[in-house]
Parts: sequence; structure tokens; C-alpha cells
Amino acid sequence: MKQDVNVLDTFDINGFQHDLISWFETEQRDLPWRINKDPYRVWVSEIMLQQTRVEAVKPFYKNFMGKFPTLEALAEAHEDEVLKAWEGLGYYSRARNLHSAVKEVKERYGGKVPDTPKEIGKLKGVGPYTQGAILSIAYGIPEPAVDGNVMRVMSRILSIWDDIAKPKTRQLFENIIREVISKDNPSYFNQGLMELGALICIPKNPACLLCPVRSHCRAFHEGVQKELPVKSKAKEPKVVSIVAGVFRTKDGRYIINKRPKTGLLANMWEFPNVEVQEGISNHKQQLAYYMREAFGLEVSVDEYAATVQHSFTHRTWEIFVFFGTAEGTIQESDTLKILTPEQFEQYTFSRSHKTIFEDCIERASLL
DNA sequence: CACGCGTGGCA
DNA sequence: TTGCCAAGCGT
Repeated sequence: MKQDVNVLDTFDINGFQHDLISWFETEQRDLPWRINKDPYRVWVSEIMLQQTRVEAVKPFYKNFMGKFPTLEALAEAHEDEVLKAWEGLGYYSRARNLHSAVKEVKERYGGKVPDTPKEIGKLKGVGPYTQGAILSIAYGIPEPAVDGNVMRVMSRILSIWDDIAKPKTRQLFENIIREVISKDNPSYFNQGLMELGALICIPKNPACLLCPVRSHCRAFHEGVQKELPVKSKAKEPKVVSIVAGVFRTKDGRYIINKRPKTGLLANMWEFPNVEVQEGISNHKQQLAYYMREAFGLEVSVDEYAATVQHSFTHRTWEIFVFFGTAEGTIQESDTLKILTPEQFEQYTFSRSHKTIFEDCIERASLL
């Protein structure tokens, strides 16, 4: 523990705090979650901002707060409504965990967001970063909120060469922040570090000449700001081939089904599809076989429609899409629906499957 | 600890 | 066009 903070032995903590907070006071962006310090509003913003850019979050946040303006409103909503409001933002378990945690706060804490690390850290979806962010921003409690920005900024300021991709490194920075955080204004200190990381101390080509704390920056003085932070690379995403069917019924509706409730894109709707087995080249045959085995449906797989590429951080989908038709009466269920194109609006899809609809529905209707 | 989990912007 | 991310968390 003491070893962690040896890097601070000759560091001007007070000067750094002052220069950082002064800069944040005048230069902070006007953002919808900075209107007040309502812990619920701060909480929602912190969840949405996980691994997501400010510009992407803004419209979702405004819409979400319009629909669920208070903790009680969100607690009383149905999960489907919450997920619908999250549609397109990504990382959907964030929405489910937030909803679940908000309900717990309502029931266990009478609707007041807890203000201790112990209690708040137990809430679903609230990890070390979010815990510190809510405590410092909403309650003014001097807890570290170490995210990617903070690790990048502080590794440059203190010239720390530990690999920030390693989980252990986050703890090193938490120990450092505990020493350097402003006890008078932990909210602006933490937000200032993140704002600096977003606007000035950016990953590539940091704007050091505009930086309010460059006089405190060891990497700048050593001329190594572009080599920090050290971050090892993730391995290559694997390519998964998928064959999917846009099946139309006689009355012009389309078959969709619901994904499993765990794993990738849990609970989202999609066109029926199956991973292409190694060594199988007849995609149409495999899809027809799958429809029979999975849904008990006899379908005709007709013409090739398109190949849709969709990349995740950890995997790439290569989706071969075919048009087809389904005969006879089909039994709808909780996980199988037959929709007119207009009805698609009411169901939640991932971006990749939306792409398929937009590309294919129109064309299928012309066949 | 390593991995799974989305999306859109930008060089 | 392709690669690299951006205010992490759960398991």
C-alpha cells in the first residue's frame, strides 16, 4: 500500500488539485446530467456512460429521464419499457441491472440511494468506478472513481508505466487517488480528471499546450506523453458465420424469435438463425433443418438476400441472409412472433438485426 | 483473472 | 475501409 504511493513523494498535491478544479469550474461542458446532483440522475448517467461516448449518451439520457424522471417511476416500470428505452445504446444488461437495483433501493432503502460504499457497492451494476462516481458527485464523499480516463491522465501525470489493461492496475490508481483527491471538492476533482481525459489528455496526440496541469505532468516534462498509458492489446475477435432467414407468411408477415435470456444480446428479438457448422456448405439446407428442429416449422428457403457483417469487441458475425416462406398455421408464443413490418417498432432488436430488417424487409415485400 | 457483453465516431 | 476505441461490470 505504502509502496503504491511512493510516486507521490515529490508531487505537489495541493497545486494539482487547485489547477485541476479551477479548470473544471470554467471549462466543464454543459451536459444534461449536470443540471443538479440528484443521486438518481447521477446514477443513470454513470451507467449509460460506461464504455460509451458522451455524444452517444446525450439523446438516450434525455429520453430516459423524460420517461422515468424519478427513481420511483423507474422502479414501477416494466422491464420491457426500460429495455425499449435502452434500445440502440448497447450493453443491455446495464439496463436490466439498473432496473433491478432501482427496485431494490425503493424497497430496501425507501427510495433513497445509499451513501456508503458498502451499501451502494452491493447494488447490481454498480462496480468500483460507479460507486465512487455516485458517492463523490452526488454526495461529495471523497472516494476514487477510476475509469479509463483517470488511468490515462494519472499515468501521464505521474509517469506510471503499469499496463492499464490489467485489472490490478486499477487498484494502484485507486490508492493513488485516495492520496491526491481533494477532500473539499471530490466531485469536481473526479469529474475534472475525467473531463480532462475527454477533452485535453486524449489517447492520441494529447493537447498538452492547452493543459491546465502540464506543469505537474512528468510525462510532459520527459516528452513521453504519447507513449503513455501502456495498454496491452486485446486478442483478435473470432469470426462466426451465421445463416439467417427472413421468412414471409402468405399474409405478408414475418417470423421473428427471441434470443435466450442469458448471453450475447440476451432477450433481444431477431430473425431465426443458426451458427454455420464447420464444414457445412449448404446454408439453405442447414437453415431449413434448423427451422424444423428448433421450431417444428416446415419452411422453404428460397433466394439469397445479402451478407451482413457485424463486429463486436470480441467477435465478428458474418450473417448470410436468405428469403423464404412458411406454410400453414404457425403457433405464436412468448419467444416466437409473426409480425407485420409496422409491428417491428414494438420489439427490441440489436443494431445488427435492425440492419437486416432495413435491408431485407423492403426487398422481400417486392418478391 | 480472462472473458463476454454493443454501438458509433473517427483517423 | 478497417481498426481502435469510450465515464465498466458480472461471472
